[in-house]
Amino acid sequence: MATTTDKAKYRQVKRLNLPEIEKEILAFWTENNIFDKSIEIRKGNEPFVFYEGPPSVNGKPGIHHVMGRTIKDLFCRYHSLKGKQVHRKAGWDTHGLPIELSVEKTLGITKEDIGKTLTVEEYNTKCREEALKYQALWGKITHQMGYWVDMDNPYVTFENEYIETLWWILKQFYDKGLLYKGYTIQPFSPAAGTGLSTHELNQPGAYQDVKDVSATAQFKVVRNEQSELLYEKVESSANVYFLAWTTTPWTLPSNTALAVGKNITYLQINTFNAYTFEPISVIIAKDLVGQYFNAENGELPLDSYEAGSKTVPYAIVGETTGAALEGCRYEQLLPYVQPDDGDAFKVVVGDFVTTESGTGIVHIAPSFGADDMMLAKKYGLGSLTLVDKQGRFVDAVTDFAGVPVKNYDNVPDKEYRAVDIDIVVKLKGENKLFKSEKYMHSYPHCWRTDKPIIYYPLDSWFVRTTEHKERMVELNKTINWKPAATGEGRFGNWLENLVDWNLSRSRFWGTPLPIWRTEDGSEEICIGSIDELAAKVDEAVVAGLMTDNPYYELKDGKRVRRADFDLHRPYIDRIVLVSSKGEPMQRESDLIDVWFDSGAMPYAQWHYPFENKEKFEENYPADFIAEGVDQTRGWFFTLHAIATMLFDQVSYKNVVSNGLLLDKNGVKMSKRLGNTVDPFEAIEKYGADANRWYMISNSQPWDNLRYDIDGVQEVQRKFFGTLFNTYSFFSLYANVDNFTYSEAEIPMNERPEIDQWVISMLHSLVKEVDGLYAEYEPTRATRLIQDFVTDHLSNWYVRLCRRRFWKSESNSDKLAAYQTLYQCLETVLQLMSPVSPFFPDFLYRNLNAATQRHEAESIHLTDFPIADESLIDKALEERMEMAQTICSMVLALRKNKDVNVNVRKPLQKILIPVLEEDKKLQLQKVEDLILSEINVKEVEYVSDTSGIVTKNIKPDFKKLGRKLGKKMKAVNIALQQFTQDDINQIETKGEYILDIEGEKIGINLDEVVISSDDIEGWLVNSMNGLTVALDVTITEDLRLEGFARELVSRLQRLRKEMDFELTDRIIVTFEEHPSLESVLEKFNQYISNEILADELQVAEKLTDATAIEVDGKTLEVKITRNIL
RNA sequence: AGGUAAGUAGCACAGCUUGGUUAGCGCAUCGCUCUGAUACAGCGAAGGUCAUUGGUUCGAGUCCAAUCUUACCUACCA
Repeated sequence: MATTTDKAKYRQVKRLNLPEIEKEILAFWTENNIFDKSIEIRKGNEPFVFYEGPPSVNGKPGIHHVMGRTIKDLFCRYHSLKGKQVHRKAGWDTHGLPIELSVEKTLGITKEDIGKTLTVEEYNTKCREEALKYQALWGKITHQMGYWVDMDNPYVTFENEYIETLWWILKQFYDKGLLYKGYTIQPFSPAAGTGLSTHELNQPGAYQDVKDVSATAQFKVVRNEQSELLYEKVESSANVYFLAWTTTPWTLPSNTALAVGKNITYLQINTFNAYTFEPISVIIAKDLVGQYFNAENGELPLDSYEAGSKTVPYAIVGETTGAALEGCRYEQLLPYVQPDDGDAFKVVVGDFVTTESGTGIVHIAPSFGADDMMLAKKYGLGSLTLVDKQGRFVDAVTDFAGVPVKNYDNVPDKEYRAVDIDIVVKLKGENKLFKSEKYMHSYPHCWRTDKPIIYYPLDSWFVRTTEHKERMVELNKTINWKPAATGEGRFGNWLENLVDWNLSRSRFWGTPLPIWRTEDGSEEICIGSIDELAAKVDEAVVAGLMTDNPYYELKDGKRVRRADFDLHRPYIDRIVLVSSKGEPMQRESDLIDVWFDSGAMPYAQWHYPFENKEKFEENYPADFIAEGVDQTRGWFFTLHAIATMLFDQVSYKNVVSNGLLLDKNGVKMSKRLGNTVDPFEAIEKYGADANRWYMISNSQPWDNLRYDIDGVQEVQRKFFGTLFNTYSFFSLYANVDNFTYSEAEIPMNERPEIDQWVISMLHSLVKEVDGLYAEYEPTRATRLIQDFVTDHLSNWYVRLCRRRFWKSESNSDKLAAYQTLYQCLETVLQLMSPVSPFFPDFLYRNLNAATQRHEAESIHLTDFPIADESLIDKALEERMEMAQTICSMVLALRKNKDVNVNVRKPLQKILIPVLEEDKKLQLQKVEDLILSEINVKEVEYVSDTSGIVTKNIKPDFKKLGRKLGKKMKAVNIALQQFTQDDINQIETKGEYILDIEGEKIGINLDEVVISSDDIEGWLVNSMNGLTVALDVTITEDLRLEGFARELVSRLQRLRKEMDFELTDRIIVTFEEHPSLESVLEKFNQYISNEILADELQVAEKLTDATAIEVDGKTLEVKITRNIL
């Protein structure tokens, strides 16, 4: 692709092909170990610690991974340029359910088959393969996208060393009493005898519509001080009851509490029980009264009731809130057994209580509902588990002992009588049932047995995170979250409501829980290292519980530790240890949550504390981590929790939580919808650089990004294309002029104004970009860089300075132009290199090859530019902005349909009204630039006294509004009616007294904004507080000059068409034409200079001539190369 | 259901912290122009009830409240 001529110092490339360039740069990086060098050269410097959140590589990488990794990469590269040493250790997450599921899918088996049709060993082997299935593909995308991370020495979560660190941490927790065995309420299938995962519940068909008997039970309020108010409203014979509704009456014997909504309004209603006809008084949510009572019956007097009548009168006698009911006691509904693990039979407040259905009072059975359990923990409520694992009532429930709570005995549907019905009948008889009816609802079923599941308390191991909750909240406040809202809100709020971390997972492929127990649970041991385990096994061998120790082997007659053991199941389950009493201890069969694996990576990646103690200490805590916002409660939490509990400190100081990548319509990408984007294709098409730049510049990392490949193309065309053109322009002329930056630096104050301006802009840019990267605000940084490159550098500086480069004589002005442009290019490349690392390195290397200004062979080995404040001149930047505005306006005026004079035609004059002397001085400094850009001969500044300017006055709302308040409107109207005289008056006197409805109000000059909107008889334009008028009269002189310029333009085009070299001298011969005479006479020198002609001849008649059209006239012309 | 964020032109975004009267930029569309830097640029046109409703205020895209929609996380319902 490269077309390099022998003489050229700067490499020139005809067309921009980013993917090609990236391949070349990748090869260069690999051959020269640039990544390694970028770390080596910072040796001994302050480290910048980065943790790589391990991706699971059992799936193919997607385009969103490119997004996440670009964010990680760019800050690491930035800090590396800033002189820090930035190690980046890759890691792979290799445990967990997704891997097990894909193995099951590949082998066509289910969890049930493990250990039956397939040995656990085979299964284990399969998982090990599956876990790293796409590792190579991940390596490839990492490489191609330019993500620098050390993949030669990654941490892998299934390795023994990694697991050993996890065990060490668990043991620390165990010793601190942070690990305990409890239970959680989980979906459980009594028919299959197993717990189900959420994933299994989400299987299609799991939820089925079934008809169950629902009951609204009466819970009798205990009469005491708190409830006295309720009892005052009823007759002595009646009792007060809470009404609670349930679709699972079988849980009623296990009831231990009732929950109300704090802000829900409840009514007390006197009425009669429809089954026993006894007078009762019930409590129910106001919004639900209509569900239970017919409004008409509320009109009836209570004493009109006849026992057995369908018409039950009622009367509302009181109103209260849930908050007031909290703490009320009630009598146990079905007193078979009393709980012994806490308080019971009282009213508590639950946030989940609504008035959508039921009674607004929820029956709580902690053993059979997750919400119930949480509430029980919160209030220290006792619990009752009166159903066994077969789904049958225990013997203590005398009436129903042994009866299954659902149809687990395979009774034909028609004959099946649910125990719920019997419970309802019993309640009816005891005046404890208010209402019962059949209820259709969606209920989860076991996908294997098709039987209803129940929620049931199952053994689990927990980490007592709640004990360190306050500290976690506190430490979290020291972490810099991007965006802040995620840290304070999403994460912070969640920490506030933290519950203990359920570590247990009943699966096969994961880190085994290193706890062994005797059968009766009287003794248990937590193992913290492989050494410890091996030693314990020796004891077990001695005790005769194990035949040999699998962690040792005999080598050359010596007993040595084996290297090839595996800490996973099933091998670990074969280890039996011995208790102090000589009893066998079996391992608790659970695995631990995979999030514990990744949350422990700061320690486990170094096999701490068994190895690398120093390395760990140098690399802890992290300065920076980044992952998707969906990891907030995943990795971000586990890192934080483990660090707080282990070392009482944070494990990361800055965290960027990035948003998701959606397709261009804002829909989440999924294989099912077929709207995924293949990252390899995207990179192949437009390059990693364009993709990376697009992702970072298009939206803030934490906002969701709608990925649109057309947007990538736009970035490539607009930003990279412009930068490429700028470089091409520079290299083209620098090669011609042999500019290699070998001359002495021209002092800034000796360079032209425009050079000083662009350098000032450059240093302002460096300052801002540096700050933004440091604050983890990459999007704003990239937008600034892009604006600088396209608007300021290319479309202003280079465009205005073109002639300085291509004029033939060499002088300090030309040199200044080269040096200035070179500095801009070089600096901008450095600024953008963290985000898009390839193309800047390519250009940097091309530039540096010619100038050898830097020793660094890659831009990634250079130091980040430092902003030189002394070169920043805000006044200069401002006046250049004014110049740009004026040019814009004049170009628009030239375009005016009444005039339509193109820029090549010179015009005589522009008029700029300026009221302040200061502004005039500013404008005068950029006058030449303006005039040459818009091709106008002179500028005249007019002050207010000229009398040709029409002025406009407007209040400065910010100032006057504060001062006047309500009178603002009237003053505004008055100002609108100001005459030119009034405006002149306020301008000369500095103030004006208004008369608003008889009130005198003084207005100062600085409280109004006066603008010049019109100039009589001129073409006028206004923008940004500037006004410009254009004189469009074309004199003969102007016409001639315009003609000359048109002529030059046509001849230049001709040169190009004839493929002349830039430096070729030519001879031009015209055929005689009346319009040529005066032009050639007057502008001979000018034309010759412009087109590098040694001679302009006129001949009577030309053959082989080319016809060109200039200002509507056809001229015959011939160009020949002048070979001297 | 709860938590968190977002909603501004056909599309993608800025402006909101600190309220100020003509709401910007880019792309796309249409018209014109320039170019010895031909994957570039310039000028113009068209395109907006700033999600909706209400409030505070002399003045609201910006502050407050409610509602609707979207996304993520958590939970799963008597």
